[in-house]
Amino acid sequence: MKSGLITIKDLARELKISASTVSRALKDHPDISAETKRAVNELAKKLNYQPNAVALSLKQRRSNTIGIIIPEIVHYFFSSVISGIEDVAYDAGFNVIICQSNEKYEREVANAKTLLASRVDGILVSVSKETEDFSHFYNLRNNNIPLVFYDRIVPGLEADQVIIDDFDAAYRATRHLIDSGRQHIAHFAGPQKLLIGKQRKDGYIKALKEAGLDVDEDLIIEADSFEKARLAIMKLLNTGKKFDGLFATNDLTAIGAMQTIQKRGIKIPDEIAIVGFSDGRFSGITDPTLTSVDQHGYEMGTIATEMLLKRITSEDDEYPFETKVLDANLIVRGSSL
Amino acid sequence: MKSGLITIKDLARELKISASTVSRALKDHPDISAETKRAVNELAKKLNYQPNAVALSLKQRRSNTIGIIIPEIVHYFFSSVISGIEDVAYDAGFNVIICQSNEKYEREVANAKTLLASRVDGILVSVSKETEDFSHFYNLRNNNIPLVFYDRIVPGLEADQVIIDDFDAAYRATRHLIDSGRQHIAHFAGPQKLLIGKQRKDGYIKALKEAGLDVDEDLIIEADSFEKARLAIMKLLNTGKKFDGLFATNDLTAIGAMQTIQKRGIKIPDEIAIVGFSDGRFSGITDPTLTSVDQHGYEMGTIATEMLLKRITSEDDEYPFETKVLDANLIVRGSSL
DNA sequence: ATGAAAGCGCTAACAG
DNA sequence: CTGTTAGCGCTTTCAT
Repeated sequence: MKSGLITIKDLARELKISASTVSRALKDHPDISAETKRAVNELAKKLNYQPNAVALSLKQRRSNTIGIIIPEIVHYFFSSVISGIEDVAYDAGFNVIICQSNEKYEREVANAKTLLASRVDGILVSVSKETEDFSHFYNLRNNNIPLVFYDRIVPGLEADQVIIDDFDAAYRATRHLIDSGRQHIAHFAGPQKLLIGKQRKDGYIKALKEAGLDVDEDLIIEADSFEKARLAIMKLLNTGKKFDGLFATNDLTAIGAMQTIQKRGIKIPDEIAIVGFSDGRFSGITDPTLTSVDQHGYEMGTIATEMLLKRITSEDDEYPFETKVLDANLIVRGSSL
Repeated sequence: MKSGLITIKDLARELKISASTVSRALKDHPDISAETKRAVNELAKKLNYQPNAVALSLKQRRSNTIGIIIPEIVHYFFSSVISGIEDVAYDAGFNVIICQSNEKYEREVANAKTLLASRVDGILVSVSKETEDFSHFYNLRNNNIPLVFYDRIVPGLEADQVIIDDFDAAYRATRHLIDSGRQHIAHFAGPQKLLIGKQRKDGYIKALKEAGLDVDEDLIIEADSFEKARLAIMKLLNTGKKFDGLFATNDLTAIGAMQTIQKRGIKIPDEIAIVGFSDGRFSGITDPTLTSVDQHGYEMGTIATEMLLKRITSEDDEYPFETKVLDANLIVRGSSL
């Protein structure tokens, strides 16, 4: 037997009244007599009646559900975003359907289709790395599904979006090293074809120039993983080139460099200060603890969801798109004191 | 205007045929002529028709959606579980609605209610730390919602469940230290009122006893966080008590101990070997890398989902409940070589 | 080979 | 104050 769940009809039959009366009584409609309300609510409680959200969705053409398209849940940043989304959605009485693209274009297209079929009221999207054709997003928009992009946006697609100011964060991180007296600051950069890689490097360069420091190409090295950092720092140290600071494009890179530096007997932060860019919960458990940029994933999730809910519940369909840029602020820890 | 999405009726009107014919054509029913099928499919594609899953759910009394109740998404273990769930569900054509309890009883009860209202076809549950009253789960069961518990189960409630053999994992971890020649092995334990804390300690004790080693109460210390570990290990070292191995109830504890030990100039693993219990992605980035138990979150998610889908799709309602116990195997790294 | 009608559970005019 | 009716989008007998 499928789902022996109680329906409004069951209550109606039992009480020998009509389904509509039951419906009204349940939502405390002013027309209904106190006596009837009491009886209905009592029986509903007794039989543990649960309204059928599916029927409601069909009726109202409104599912009170939002969809999320997310590259990979297991990354700390993304799971924090989800957490933020969940909390806001929950408070507003919305459900959340999560679809992972696993960074695959095909899967992302399927996700969009699924969410459309589920008639979600709106979708939060962070675009997969692989995606170059964006027609599935245009398709959603053509179907009047409100869309908010977070973190990874679609270039050229006007939409609500919330992103982090990577450029400014990198600028401030580098600036922090300069302010604390470092003059020769290296940068371990991400791939320059990726926006975040480029922006972080540009922020670094801006800070140097502004302070009147040379931009030394020998100190800018493309390395964006734990392993690559170990090799790169080794090579750099072997050149004999002097440097007293390092800004790494992410925490794992910073940590890989830090360990290797320490193995050489070089003191951190005394001889070399290090700053990372947060992508996990690593910064607190290194020795020394790692100064790093906080990406505010949770906050990004809450803000994106608020924007989406506003879009969903707004009467006026056509107010202009918003772009929110979050500050990613620097958390100073032991590695740069 | 809400949702200008194309319906079957729209197609029918356009083609001057009935909705039922369209419906049948779309699912390639043998009764329908090739010509009609072609016309219908062509128009459907042209207008970008997407079947309304909500209407389907109502009709079939089957939502093709499963619910997840999870304590906190941001923990690496739980996000890996979700990832496993998502992948299996996706392949089977099921959607996933995620509800976080945030370790709160009240919220967990609300989650159960929400999922019931959404008419999910089944629910995967990991119980919140706070929960002591389990009636909301009995309620789900009374409503014939298939339930599978993963990782954190309800004592005494017979149900499908998949858990990790913490006892055996701890036994093997300790055994590994013994096999590599350590004779005086300390244990940093979790709270003994929590099942996992107790099981891990018991496994440790079993290994010692089996090897004919003394169980030295002075070497068993309740400490289950990074900070507590630092304090506890300091104290332990100060007593002058000799030990050459440490099994910690989780990775952060192991890492806190490791750092403090190293600061004293004691070599790891030469003088003291360390084994942790995985709860993050930390083990690869410490120096030395940390030997740890892998909890297989992803696998737990896939298995739990398979069990649930089997329950949902099974004709025969009443086959006995299953309990799957996953091996949590030891990954040997630098800290115990 | 196709259509008409009923119904999944609920709500909201409209009618008394 | 309550009941009747229609309809949300779809499937599925039952006719034809």
